[in-house]
Amino acid sequence: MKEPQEVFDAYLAEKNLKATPQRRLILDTILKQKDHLSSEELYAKVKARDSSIGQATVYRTLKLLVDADIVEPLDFADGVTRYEPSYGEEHHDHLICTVCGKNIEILDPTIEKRQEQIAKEQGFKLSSHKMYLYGICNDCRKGK
Amino acid sequence: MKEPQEVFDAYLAEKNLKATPQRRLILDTILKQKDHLSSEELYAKVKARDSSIGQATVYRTLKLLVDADIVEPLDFADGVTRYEPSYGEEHHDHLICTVCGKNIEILDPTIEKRQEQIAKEQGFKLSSHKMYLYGICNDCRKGK
DNA sequence: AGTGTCAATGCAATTCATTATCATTTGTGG
DNA sequence: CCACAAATGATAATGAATTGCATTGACACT
Ligand SMILES: [Mn+2]
Ligand SMILES: [Mn+2]
Ligand SMILES: [Zn+2]
Ligand SMILES: [Zn+2]
Repeated sequence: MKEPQEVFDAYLAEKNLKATPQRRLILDTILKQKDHLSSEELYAKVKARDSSIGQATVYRTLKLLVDADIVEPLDFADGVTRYEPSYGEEHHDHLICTVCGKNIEILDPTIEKRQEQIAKEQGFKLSSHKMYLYGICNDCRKGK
Repeated sequence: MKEPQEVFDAYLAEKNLKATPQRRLILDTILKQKDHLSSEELYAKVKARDSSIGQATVYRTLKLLVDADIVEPLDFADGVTRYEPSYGEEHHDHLICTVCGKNIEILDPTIEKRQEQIAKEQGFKLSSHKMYLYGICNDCRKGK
């Protein structure tokens, strides 16, 4: 499998866009990240490595990375869009604790199959889906 | 089953809030609606019936109605929150055409059951979920 | 090295949905 | 009817995300 950076380069080349140090740095930064970062949080990490980079470039690059299928936007219902690397990763959905924010990655083949089936039954060509399960985790439930 | 207006009145009374003509009118307007309206769209309909009502009151009332479990917020990924009456309605999710915006209500017992199960396996008390299937409808696919 | 061409950048300003502020009005229990 | 907390409408403010713009950079051809 190709490295994400290679995939990004190929994507940029194909779109007649340029591979810049900013774009490389932003991708590298998000790849090194375990958590699901917001644009703002990512910007802080990026800035720590190169303080000359602007917030807008982070937004612009994230959009490119999403379009290139290298990262995926997430909606944890906390008011900001979060992102996670998706290239080479298996698709998954999320189970989120609405108290502490903890989130668990889930993947259920039964559900995934039914989603495809439902779309087909309705004459739709399914292109994507979002599924978020919200609840309260064990720790938060029994207190603190 | 109680009427939604009764339920709203009871909710307001219980919270020491007031039943005002604006609130009643806003609820009545959204109940008469087939579509999934945004706050802005609802505001237009409300204003047609009473032009003195302000936009902020619509936002405030929608929040109350959501909290009272009478309407439900939706995310069709078009930049605005949409709402639909949910009191007395069976829960359902949505399949949305990303081209024309058409949406179909879906309910799959298998999926719903698995969601509960997954949460339980992870020690979560499930409180809600969001599931949106995005695709392109038959008309938009062959149409044009 | 010089030049032409565009895309990319950082910054600041802007957009747009949603919230907050506040002076005034209104619903409701007593 | 009264008192008074809550609600309202107008308006300003917020905050994430986008955009305009002057400048910079990368690359190609000379
Ligand atoms: Mn994840
Ligand atoms: Mn619906
Ligand atoms: Zn928790
Ligand atoms: Zn369509």
